[in-house]
This record gives sequence, C-alpha cells and structure tokens, in this order.
Amino acid sequence: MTGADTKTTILDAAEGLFAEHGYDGTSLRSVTARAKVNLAAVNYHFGGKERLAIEVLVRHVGPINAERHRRLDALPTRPTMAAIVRAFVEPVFPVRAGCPAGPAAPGRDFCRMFGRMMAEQPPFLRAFLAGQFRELGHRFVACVRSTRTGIDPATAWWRLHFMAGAMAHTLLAGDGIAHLTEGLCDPDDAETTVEQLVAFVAAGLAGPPTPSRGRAARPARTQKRRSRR
Amino acid sequence: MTGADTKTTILDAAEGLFAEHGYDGTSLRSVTARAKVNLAAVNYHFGGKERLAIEVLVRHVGPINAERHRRLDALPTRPTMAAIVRAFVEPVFPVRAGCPAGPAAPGRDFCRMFGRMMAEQPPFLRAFLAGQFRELGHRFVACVRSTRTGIDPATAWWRLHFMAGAMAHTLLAGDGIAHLTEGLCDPDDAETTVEQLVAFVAAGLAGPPTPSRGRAARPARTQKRRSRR
DNA sequence: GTCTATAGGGGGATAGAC
DNA sequence: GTCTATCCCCCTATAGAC
Repeated sequence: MTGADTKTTILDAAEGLFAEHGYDGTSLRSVTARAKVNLAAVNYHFGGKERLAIEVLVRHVGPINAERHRRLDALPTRPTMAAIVRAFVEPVFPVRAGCPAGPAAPGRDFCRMFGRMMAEQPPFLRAFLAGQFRELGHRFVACVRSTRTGIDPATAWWRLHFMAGAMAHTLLAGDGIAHLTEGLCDPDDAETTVEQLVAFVAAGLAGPPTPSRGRAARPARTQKRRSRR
Repeated sequence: MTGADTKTTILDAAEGLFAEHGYDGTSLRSVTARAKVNLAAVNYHFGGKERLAIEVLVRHVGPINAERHRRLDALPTRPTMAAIVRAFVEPVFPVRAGCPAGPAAPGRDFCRMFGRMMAEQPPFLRAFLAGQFRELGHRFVACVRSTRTGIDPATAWWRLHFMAGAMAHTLLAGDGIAHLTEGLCDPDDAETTVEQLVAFVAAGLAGPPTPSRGRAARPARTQKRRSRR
C-alpha cells in the first residue's frame, strides 16, 4: 500500500502549507515538493486542489465534531455555561490531559489551517462547512437556552457566532498576541489558552440578554431613523 | 488634479476586491479593470501590490483609531465595560446615529476587507498592524484593569485578543450567520449587530478572573509536563 | 501507480511611446 | 500622467511514456 502512504504524505504536507499561507497562497508545487512526491500525484490521488483542501479538513473536522457531539450527549440536564463551551473548544486545541483518549490529537498545523479556512471561506468550502456545523449549531443553541430562560434564539446564535470568532482568531493569530505582549501571553501553552478562552466565552454567553435585541423593541427612546435595508 | 482622482478610483476598486477575494485572490488586473484605468497605473501610483493594500487599509484605519482614542479620552475615570467596548467597536461598523460626525463612515467593503486582513495577516502587513494597535492595546488593557481589580494583565490581553477575534469574524463572516439562521440574525442590521457584540464582549470582559491564569499556579495538582519549546 | 513534459492561462512588474 | 506592449515568472491540469 505505497499509494495510501503517498496520500497521507500529501495530506500532511498540504496541512502545514495551508496553515502557513492559506488556500490561495499555497501552490500544489510547494505541496508536492514538501511531500517529496511528483507534481502529478495530487491530481491523481485527489483530483485537484479543491478536493485536496476538503480532504485535509474532513480528516480532522469529522473526529472533532464527533467528539463534540459525544460531550454534548454527556452533559447534565442543566449544564453550566463553561461545560457547554468546553464541549466545543477542547476537542479542537491540542490539549494535554482531559481528552487524551480522543481521536488523533489535531496538530497545531490543523488548528491554524482551520482558522484560516474559517476566515477565508473559499466558495467551494461553504457548503461543506455549513453541512458540518448546522446540526452542531442547533444543539449548541438549544444547550445555551436550556441554562438560562432569558436568552432568545437570535441572541444565542449571535453568541455562538462570536464564540466561533474568538476561537478562530485564537487558532490562527496566536503569534500576534505573543508579539504584542512580548511573551506575557503564550499561545503555545494550550492549557492556559483554553482556560482563558473558556472563561471569556462562558461569561459572555451568560451575560444578560442583549437589551436592544430584535427590531423596534428598544425600551424607551424617541423614534430614531430605522437604518438601511 | 486628475491624478489624485485616479488614485482614489483605484483604492475604491481594490477595497471591494480585497474584501471579496482576499489579498492573494485579487489580481492587479482585476483591480485596474474595475477601476477602468490602465494596468500600469497601480505601479505608477503606489509602487506595487503590497503598497496598494497598505494604503487601502490606512485610509480607514487611521481615522478609526483616532476616533477610538478620542472616545477613550472621553471615558469617565471608572467606566463601565460596555463603554470601553463601545469605544473600540462602534467606530468600525457602519453605524447609524451616535457617531455620524466622525470621518467618512467606513463602508461594508472596508469592514470585510479588514476582517480578512486580520485573518490572513500577510507578512508585509504585520509590522503595520502591530504599529497601529500596540498603543491602542495598552490603553485598552489599562482601561479594563481600571474597572476591576482582580484582572491581571495577561488575562486582560487575552480578552482583548478574543474581542478582536469576535469582531473580525463578525466583520467578514456575516453571511455565514445569516445563512445558518435562515435570516433570524441579520448582519446587515448594523445596529443590532453592534448591540449583540457589545453585550457579549462586555460580559466576557467582566467575567471572573481566569482560574488557571499564569503558569505553574494551579491551586493543587501534581506537576504535569511543561509542554513544548 | 509514478513520472516527465507540456499545454494553456494568469500573474506582477517595467520600458518606452505619447 | 497615461497607455501599450512585453518580459518572465509561476500556476493548475493533463497527456502519455514507463
């Protein structure tokens, strides 16, 4: 099975390069060079650059989301916000103890690549991402609403969105904070990073329902102009 | 001054294309085509693709950060978290009332472009971004710490980082939430978006200091391995 | 299955006429 | 200041020998 091994080699090489340079910034030539295989091998094994990117993602996203579902299943009927957030966050980071039994720990490369892909959202990935996260999103919203009566669905969705943003940014722009703080914050310390992220997001989720939620439902204020659209 | 007008035309065209396709995904040919100017004009006026991208950014980032500083100056000595967050968030979104006097309201294109650039962080931009945000970051951390005694600097920096992530993701992946929620959440409604973001971030910032902050300062636990590096 | 060679299309940058 | 024409690069994808 030399062929199967070639596939894995290519996937590993692509993962690192996509992480570093993004989708558009990565050439198949650089991938095959790093993998030490021939240029034509990518098209033979995957059928093109887009399919290669998708396969790099599914290799990790599948197990990660499976683990998330497993943790959501294991939640008590009235979970804490922190527990819910952990179910989403911990399977993604290369965490130390606590989830060692899970499927092959995603490497740092995948984390950065995933962050970039979330940001770039190449058109051919949108369908894939939507498919992977629609069900998970609904479960998340249901869990959040089960902990606190005052949160309407729209607010819960917004907060899921913000959580995803904080997470994606942490996965990909970690170097930035290390540089800005001159080492005070170390994104390579996965444990502390996760604790910080969980504390922040859990507090944000548990905040009071957004005042001006919905449309023309501001408490008391003279009619301002209803902007746009 | 026909020359100055050409420059602006190019900047506008580039802004839209960078927003839509990112830096790597945008060709100078597409820029000059949209701007209806000659291909050579970009190199004549800006000196290359990188310089063009930087100028597109500075055009908006400068005024936005100036406005942020102005709002931070106007903060009371013990401000609320929400007020601090507003000082950072509102100048970025195309907001309706409340900051109409500010410099030319940044359009949606710039918002998306900025989100992408924050995510991609092309190497030539890192120095620029660091320069633009170092001072602002320190002021932000100082403000946050002034509201609450228990927050150490590292935690404050982490939370600033998460805020930036939530904001960047909101700026660029707005379509995603509209699609996922089938219209329940509308990223084109800038007012509601800002209110949701401010409420979430303010609550996250005001959360209890992160338990496992710092390094080997976990309450009680056997020495675990000190990961990597 | 694996490789070489090449097709066929853009890409950024520049020289030099106007 | 503006344009045309061009240099020379790198890209993805594929055909066809081994």
